[in-house]
Amino acid sequence: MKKTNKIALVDCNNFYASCERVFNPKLNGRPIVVLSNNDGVIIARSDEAKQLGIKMGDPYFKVEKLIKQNNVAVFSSNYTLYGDLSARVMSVLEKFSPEVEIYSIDEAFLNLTGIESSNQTEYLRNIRATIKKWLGLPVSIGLAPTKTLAKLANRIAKKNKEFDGVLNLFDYSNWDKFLEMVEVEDVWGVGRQYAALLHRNNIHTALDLARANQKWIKKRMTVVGLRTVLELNGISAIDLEHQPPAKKSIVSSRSFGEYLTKFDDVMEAVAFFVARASEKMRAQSSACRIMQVFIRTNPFKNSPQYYNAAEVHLPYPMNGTNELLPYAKQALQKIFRMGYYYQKVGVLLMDFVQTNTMMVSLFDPPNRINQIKATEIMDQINKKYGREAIYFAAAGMKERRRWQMKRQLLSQHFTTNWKDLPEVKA
DNA sequence: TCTGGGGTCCTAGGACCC
DNA sequence: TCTGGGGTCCTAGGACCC
Repeated sequence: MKKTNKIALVDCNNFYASCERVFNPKLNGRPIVVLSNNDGVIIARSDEAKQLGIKMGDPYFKVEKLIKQNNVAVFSSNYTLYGDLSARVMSVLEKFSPEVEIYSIDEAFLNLTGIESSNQTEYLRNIRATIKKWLGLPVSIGLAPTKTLAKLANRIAKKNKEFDGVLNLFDYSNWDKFLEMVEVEDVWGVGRQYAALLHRNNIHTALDLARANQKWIKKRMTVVGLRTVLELNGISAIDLEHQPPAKKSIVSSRSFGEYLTKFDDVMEAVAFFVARASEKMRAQSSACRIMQVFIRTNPFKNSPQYYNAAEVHLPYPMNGTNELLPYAKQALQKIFRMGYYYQKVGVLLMDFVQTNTMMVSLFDPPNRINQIKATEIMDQINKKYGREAIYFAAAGMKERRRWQMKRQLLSQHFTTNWKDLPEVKA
């Protein structure tokens, strides 16, 4: 007989806000918010900040008054810090299960099917206590036979104090009351559009969705929606991904700290994004056959609007920053128009091949091997000494990038600090 | 003044082939 | 001029996730 799967979802509560608090105990009890890049909108809130009515996605300037009145601690997002703490959380989780799917920076699915434990719920509480003790981060945990139900259980555990952060569905014989507690738009896999469709058709809770007509669901929400319904009924339709598959596309893009109007300034940013995206691509041993460059004005601004993208089909798969740069410039030349206030550009790399299967082409430039070696060395140095210990001059001098985003409220880099290192330019 | 960044999957429809 | 089945590949668009 096939064993019932036992899938846990572990989720860090208010992750970015909690990270800021870990190294600054004075913030205990004080409301905290974390801002998006460019200090634009709120992307994370502590419980206290939520209680003040500050919403996810609120523009900072709109809630600034409320923030000042209530002595809210405000931080620019510090992804170096969050990434580092995330890695530590994940390595703790790996002690509790041989099969961990890192689902996002603050969430992981654990396969606990084979774990021997007389009291499964105690096991979950132990996971929670360990992360709290070792890292100072609060987490919630849901355990269920499918990923979608584990998400749902996790949500209930987080929202309802009486569960103390842990809900094991297997402790209950009838789950209807739990499914009824969750609005359909809060089910994993149901977004804004589908939620509206479902409400129009009298499907309001997770329980309604679980009992919905499956033919109708498939017709209106494709097989993806059908999988959600199956999973709500305890039938596994979304597998745990043990080995994260290599990315099929990699994008690097950012809004500027100030609007740009000149080609050279924009090109500097493009060069930076080519460097960032290709570095990620090399880290997964890929090379791309297609590169896209896109550019746009600020759609919220009442000024002439422009959006365009250019795709370059490369003559052979590439992954070196230096070999991609000329093509990026060509692409930008195709779409750049004078007379606009540009707010954002980006670089998208796609159509990958694995570098170990890359063919050496007769048409490769003769010095290509040397270039590849130089790139490898650069990546190694940057990995060791921190991002941009070495970088291409085309991306502009670090200290005077006009496009660099604003991060005026950045916390210190508690876990990594490279600022005393000498700078080398490539 | 001020509105994030980085991804995936699925489907429909068109081009093209036999 | 109208009319077929069946297959593949590609792209754009729409939905979703954190």
